Amino acid sequence: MSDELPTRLDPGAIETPLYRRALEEGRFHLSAAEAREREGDPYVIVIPPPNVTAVLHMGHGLNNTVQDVLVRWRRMEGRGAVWVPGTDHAGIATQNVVERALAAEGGQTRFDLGRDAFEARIRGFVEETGGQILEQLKAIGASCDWERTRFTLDPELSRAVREVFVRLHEKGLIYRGEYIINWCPRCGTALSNEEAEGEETDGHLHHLRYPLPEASWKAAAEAKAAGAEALDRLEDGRWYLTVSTTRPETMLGDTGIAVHPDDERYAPLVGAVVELPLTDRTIPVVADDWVDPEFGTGMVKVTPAHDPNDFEIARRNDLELLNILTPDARVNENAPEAYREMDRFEARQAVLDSLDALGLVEGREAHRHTVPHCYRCDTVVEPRLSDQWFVRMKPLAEPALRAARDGTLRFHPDRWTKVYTDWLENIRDWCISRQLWWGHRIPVWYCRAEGCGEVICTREDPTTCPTCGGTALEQDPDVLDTWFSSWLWPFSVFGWPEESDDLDTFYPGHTLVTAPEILFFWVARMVMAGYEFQGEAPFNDVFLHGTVRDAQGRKMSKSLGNGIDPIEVVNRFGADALRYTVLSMCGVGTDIHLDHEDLEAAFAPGRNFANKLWNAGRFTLMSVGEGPVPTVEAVEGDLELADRWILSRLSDTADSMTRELERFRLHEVVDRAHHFFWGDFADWYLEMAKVRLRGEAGEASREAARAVLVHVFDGILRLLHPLVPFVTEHLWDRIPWPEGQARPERLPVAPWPVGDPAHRDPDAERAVADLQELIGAVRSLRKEYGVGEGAPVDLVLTGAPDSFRASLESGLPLLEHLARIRSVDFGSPEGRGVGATGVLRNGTELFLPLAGLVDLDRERDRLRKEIERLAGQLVGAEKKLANENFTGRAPAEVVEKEREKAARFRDQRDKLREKLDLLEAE
RNA sequence: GGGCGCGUAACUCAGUUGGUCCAGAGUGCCUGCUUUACACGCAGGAAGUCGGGGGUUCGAAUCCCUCCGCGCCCA
Repeated sequence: MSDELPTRLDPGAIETPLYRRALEEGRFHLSAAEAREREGDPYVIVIPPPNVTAVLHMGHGLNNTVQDVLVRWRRMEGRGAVWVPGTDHAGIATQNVVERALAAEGGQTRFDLGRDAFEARIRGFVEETGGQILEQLKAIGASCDWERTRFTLDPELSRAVREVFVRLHEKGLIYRGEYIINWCPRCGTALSNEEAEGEETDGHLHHLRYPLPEASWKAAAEAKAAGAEALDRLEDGRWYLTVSTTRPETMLGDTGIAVHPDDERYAPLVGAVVELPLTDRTIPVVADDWVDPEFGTGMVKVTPAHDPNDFEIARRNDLELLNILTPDARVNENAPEAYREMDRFEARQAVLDSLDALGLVEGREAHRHTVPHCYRCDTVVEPRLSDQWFVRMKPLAEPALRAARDGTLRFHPDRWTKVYTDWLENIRDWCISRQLWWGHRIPVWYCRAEGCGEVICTREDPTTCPTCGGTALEQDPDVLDTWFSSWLWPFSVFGWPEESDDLDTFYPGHTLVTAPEILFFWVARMVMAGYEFQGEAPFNDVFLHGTVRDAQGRKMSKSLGNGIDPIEVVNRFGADALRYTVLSMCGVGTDIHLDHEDLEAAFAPGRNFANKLWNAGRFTLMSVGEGPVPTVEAVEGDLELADRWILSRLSDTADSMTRELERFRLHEVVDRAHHFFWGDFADWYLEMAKVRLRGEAGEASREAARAVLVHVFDGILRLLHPLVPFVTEHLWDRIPWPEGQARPERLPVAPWPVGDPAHRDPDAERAVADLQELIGAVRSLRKEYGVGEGAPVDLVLTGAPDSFRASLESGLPLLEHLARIRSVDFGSPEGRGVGATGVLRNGTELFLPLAGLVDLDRERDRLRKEIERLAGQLVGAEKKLANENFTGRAPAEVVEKEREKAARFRDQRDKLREKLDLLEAE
């Protein structure tokens, strides 16, 4: 049977057919009815829907591997596990891609095409490339319920969006108004606060002089006398005041100057007017609490249409709002002609030049500040006064906050809880309208009938105005923020607002797996929507994993060219290798570093592991052979030390892996699996079983080994299946099954192992540890003295505890196999000539007669070092024990352990010293 | 300006409520080995002042303070 398995795992040959078979058999799909039949709650994960335009990158690789591990594990636990896949229409990003394509083709813009044609064009593009990433997810083994694949622009999901908009509008939680919003001049749309990313930038703080008209001179003189340093006189005698700004071009839109009301320096000036240079306007000086008297001159220019704070000042003080920029950030007709049509950065320089020529530039200084950039195209965002739609967030945030505080919602790692609650506590209204053509159209119509002006927001498209009966209705041209559909994802995918079986069964879900970057964008908003529309949080656990970076710690990106294509990794090393590698690095809250220049090295851990598993499987299959295999219960009486030990270890591993999975400690899960499979099973159990499997230890021993081997390897495959689904399933299909035991249909639905208390065997674990120590000591001494690999040695053991002696006597062939020990003599080393010596932790003295190989000087030296080491440890332990504070205050068991340690060190040291004394007498 | 995270072996990282998983894993390195599962392997080994300093404690990589160096988030 094993003949068909080559010595090296060829992932390409096994992965695709296995995945196809699972799909054909519908292993990943579950109907609501089926899910309810399962014991316990269903287990639901909704995928963070990737962009339709996206292709798989390592971040997705990590994110979806994690989700798959969780969902496969829960599926094996017998829960009705459903993982809903799908994609997001990604308004700005997708529109950008298609606009760029249009431009490249023939220099056309979307306006040349017109709205309908442009939208059709995007649909075509999305149909072609959209969902490509979902296909790629199959390559890494994602066990999504593909029959439930959703797209945020699907009719059902669009209906959910519309229902939500109308409901919130009816509730007064959605409103329209003119506010300062973040405007991307390149994308030509408003952005939410979250979409404008601050970037630290080296800029300048320019100090500008605004002259005062003569009528204000008296006030200026008074202010100067009161200590106002920002006031002075120009060469021609005019008074001026100084204001500072990082964006000089905005002065064209200034409509006031503000000082703090309690700032006595400027009190005389409040109410005075100032000449705004380059324009023929005068602007007033007002007093406002917002101004920080300590910052700069304590006097600020107010540009209400281009700065959020200035906007508020203007509202409080009745200042004019003057917008001086076009949507693409050029100076508009509200500014003096000389600057019109100029780009904002050109205008910045032009304004500075003009002011300088007038002697109105006092100077500038280097200034590091945060400049907002568009998260999609990185263009500098312009704060802009604009009419937009907003969601009133405060009421929605309340239950979402409560959920985190009362533990309904748990973050892993926990520190994100605070980030989440801080954001919600300081929540600001959400600007949801976007001046795009790709997305959910705002369901609002304006009646254009003379004198009516009705605003209609309804579930069904209106044809006539309910107020005036007119038909001149015009729909709001804007679309909604993409996140306005994503925040409904946990229930819109199940058909909300329709009250369906699916919704009943699968909402709320359980775990959300994502990166911290979208904690605000998406996670927090989903929680809010969950409470608002379903009355419950959409999930309880939020697992936030790190970011995938390159070897230098840089984020992987297309522009840097430092990305890794997961498909290439799968093709070269297999999905299992990819999965294992990223999981093994998935420490709590740590980023993952992968060297894009050396994929071979980067994915070696996973490839090596999968291959090791493969070969352990080959060996197991080969050794067990074709004959019927008994159950472990059937060979109970013939179990040997090694069997009891590995069964005990399996039990322990199953429980600890489950524990770590529950805590989302994935690297620990991998670590336990690795330690057990490679360290215990492959390195020791298989080696210990070889002699028996060959039949050299008798038939009963062989049968016991076969039974245990099959049982344990089955357990290993189950435990490892969520991590490396392909190689495990391929092998599992081939392992023989114990007689009379029902075989699960398939590995993905085989029950998850639970530790068997009856298999726990501390005595066996201790005994094997002793054995391993003995073998290690012998191997080490052999190496030390250059005993050839194949050369047999004799071993003399003195003072072995009875139980240890018993296990050795029954395991002689084992010692022969593992350390080439030809014979064991439980006598005394006396008269055996020259040899190497050692003492085990359990006090057993070992002696290897190695006449001709052992150099006595070297042996003495070695013993001295060893004695020194033990003596050092002994001193440490004795010091502790001599300390009354320690013996008095430390827990009794800790003190007892210390006593045992000291006794052991003393015993080992004394025995070695004796040996050394003998040698020194030679 | 506020908040958070990280500095442990050459590299990437583990170290759960302070006391044998106080020093670990993988990779890399050194020495052997075609031991009929695996050289993507086996065996043996070298390698760390747990960022610096101070403190709490009988006892600190683990708790507190401080300094240094990185990174992130929010204003």
